[in-house]
Amino acid sequence: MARAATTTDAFNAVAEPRRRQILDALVAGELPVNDLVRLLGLAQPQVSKHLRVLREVGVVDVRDEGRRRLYRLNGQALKPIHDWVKNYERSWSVRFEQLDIVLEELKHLEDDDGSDK
Amino acid sequence: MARAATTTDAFNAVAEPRRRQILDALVAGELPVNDLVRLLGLAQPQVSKHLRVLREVGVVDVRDEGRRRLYRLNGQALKPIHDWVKNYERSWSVRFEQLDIVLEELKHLEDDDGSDK
DNA sequence: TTGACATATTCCTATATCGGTATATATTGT
DNA sequence: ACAATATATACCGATATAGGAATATGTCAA
Repeated sequence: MARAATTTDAFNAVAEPRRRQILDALVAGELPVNDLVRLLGLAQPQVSKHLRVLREVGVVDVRDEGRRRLYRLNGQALKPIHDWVKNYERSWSVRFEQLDIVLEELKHLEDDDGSDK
Repeated sequence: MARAATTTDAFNAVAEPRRRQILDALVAGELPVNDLVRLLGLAQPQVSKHLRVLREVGVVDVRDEGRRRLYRLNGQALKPIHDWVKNYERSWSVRFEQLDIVLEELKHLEDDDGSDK
């Protein structure tokens, strides 16, 4: 078996830095392909291919407007990533560190108070 | 050029679901390889190989203890993922939706109040 | 030393990728 | 109908993968 297809997941789709760049560019609003080509400095076919991957995992939507195709962000598709990585926030967030301290204190209080009378 | 190596990034390393499972298992605390083998139901060599990838991107650390090797989570290495995906939270979070509403209201107030004079 | 146990590495194969280039499709204006 | 513009697709090549199986390395205990 080879590596999972990039179109399997938002996780896989977003592992490619160019595709993250595309999403970052679309945060401001919808854009036609050519604008993305200029913004990223890539060849047009590569941009179209990246957009296809992003479309297949549902992280962007398209809308036809004449001969242009306007791509729009659909951030919802990134929620699974956020939900997963959120559980590790404890490792770096000051907020969570302090929560841990409080929990530790509560634990000590429990220990001191012999629960069995 | 082929796809970027899995060891390029935390993004790439974590695109593989088994590796996310491994990290999830390590949240509770450090574990030897064999425990992970049992927890994931994978063959031992595959687990060792996944662990190597995770080690190379710095998301786990190892410690030798006799003939066993204890793997420990290093969630800090996941912060870049969190930081990136955080910017899209607006798309699904109620908190941000309400923030948007407030900002919208402020904008209307500005418009009504002829700023000139 | 020998054997059991724990883990890492090597070799194999099939597959999906990314970039580049060329070409196809569709729309607009003249 | 034709040229120009915008976008998508097809084809090619090199490469890194994931799983499987076999094997190597390292440690403990008797």
